[in-house]
Amino acid sequence: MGGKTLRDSSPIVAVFVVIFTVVDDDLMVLLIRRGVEPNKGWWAIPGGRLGPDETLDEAAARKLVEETGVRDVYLEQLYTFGELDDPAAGGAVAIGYFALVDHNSVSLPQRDEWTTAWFALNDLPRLAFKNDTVLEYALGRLRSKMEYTNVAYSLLPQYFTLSQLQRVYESILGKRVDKRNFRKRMLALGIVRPTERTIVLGAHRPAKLYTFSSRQPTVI
Amino acid sequence: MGGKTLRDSSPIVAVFVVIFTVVDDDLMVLLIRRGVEPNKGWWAIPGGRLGPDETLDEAAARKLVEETGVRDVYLEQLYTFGELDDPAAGGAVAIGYFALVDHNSVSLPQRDEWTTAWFALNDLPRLAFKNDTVLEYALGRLRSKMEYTNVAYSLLPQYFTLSQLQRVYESILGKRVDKRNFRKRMLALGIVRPTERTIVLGAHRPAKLYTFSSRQPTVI
DNA sequence: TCAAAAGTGTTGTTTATACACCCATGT
DNA sequence: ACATGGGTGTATAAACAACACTTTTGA
Repeated sequence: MGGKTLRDSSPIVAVFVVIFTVVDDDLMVLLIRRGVEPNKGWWAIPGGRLGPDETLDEAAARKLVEETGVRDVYLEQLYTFGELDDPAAGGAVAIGYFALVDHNSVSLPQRDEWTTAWFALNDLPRLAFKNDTVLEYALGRLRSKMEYTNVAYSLLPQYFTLSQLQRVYESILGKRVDKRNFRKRMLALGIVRPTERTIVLGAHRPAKLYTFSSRQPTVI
Repeated sequence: MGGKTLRDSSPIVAVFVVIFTVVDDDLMVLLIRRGVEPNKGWWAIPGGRLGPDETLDEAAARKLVEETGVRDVYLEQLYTFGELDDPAAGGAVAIGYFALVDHNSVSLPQRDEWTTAWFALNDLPRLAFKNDTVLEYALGRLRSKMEYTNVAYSLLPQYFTLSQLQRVYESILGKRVDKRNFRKRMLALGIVRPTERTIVLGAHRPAKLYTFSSRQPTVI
């Protein structure tokens, strides 16, 4: 944390946010189609320059709001990459975050040139720069967080069924889990709590609605 | 990862390295006594500017060599802090790493003004900036890594006794562990492997020497 | 012979896994 | 009445936690 002489070769500092959601049975990520060179027309993780009077967390939260309209969701610093932005920028440093959102509460911005869209992680378009690496990394982090925290709260509305919750876990972990063991565990660990409400979703028995015991990130 | 227009207000980018070791029964960290204002005379985590043609990992490894002479040890990116360097620097971004070294292989540099020294984590001097926060964070990360990886290899020489290994764990976790369960687990998980050698350390029964099955970071 | 660290097994508890059938609804 | 997702319990295996005495050495 030593020197403080300001030289003219300071690298550009960017902040980007990997925004995840789960729709039906698919883990999705929000991407932006680049409207300018380099890599024009390819898709990239949303991000931008760090503002002059912003903390990193503020910049990430701002980016998230700009792209989804959503605030107060799970948002965590992921990793800082030193070499993946366009080399033309001359040594950029990019601080990556990842966010978990309930897609129902998202409204995508309407713009020309820079369109945004959700993509399933197992059906990605051509990605700019080294964004595939970043997504891999983010997915790994998300998967392990699911195992020992309650961050799933940030992917679901206030009330949900245990089947919906299970689908969220299965989509992220990329594997099926046993229904009885899953429900037992969620309840035994106190992650969720039943409510009095029920919901009828199809020609089926009504499902009990649950809610998260805490909507703060918590280690189990 | 958007814009690329280079403005004159690019923040300073620094890289610092929290260097841990274990000596006897104490977890220690390497600190540098600041020779200049601000916070002159206080102690700080070693770090410096990111070089123009360096990756972040390279900068961290370079810092580590400069301060300890050691290379090829466990070195991992920790977190990126946006607000903790001196405010005079006008918006610095500091990418933190942490390293685990065997203190026997370290040679501290001889300098005037900027002296370096090891400090036990439970007996720290007055720290510059928000370095207490950073050490807290690094300690938390280290503790959890000890539980599910073999990174302890980087704190010990090639051959060591199980008691020495146990003391490393206890110093870091800050609690005593059961000797029989500890040995059982280390062997059952294949983290260490016995050798033919023994060592006599005092007026005691000779201890068998062990070695790590792998000296690459491995998740158990 | 004594002090001090090295070394070694068993038992109970908790946690995770495997697995199959009945229930309530709308069509 | 039937197709569909909702809902529930038990038995086994694996991981973890608690616990005490014998061995070997140098002084």
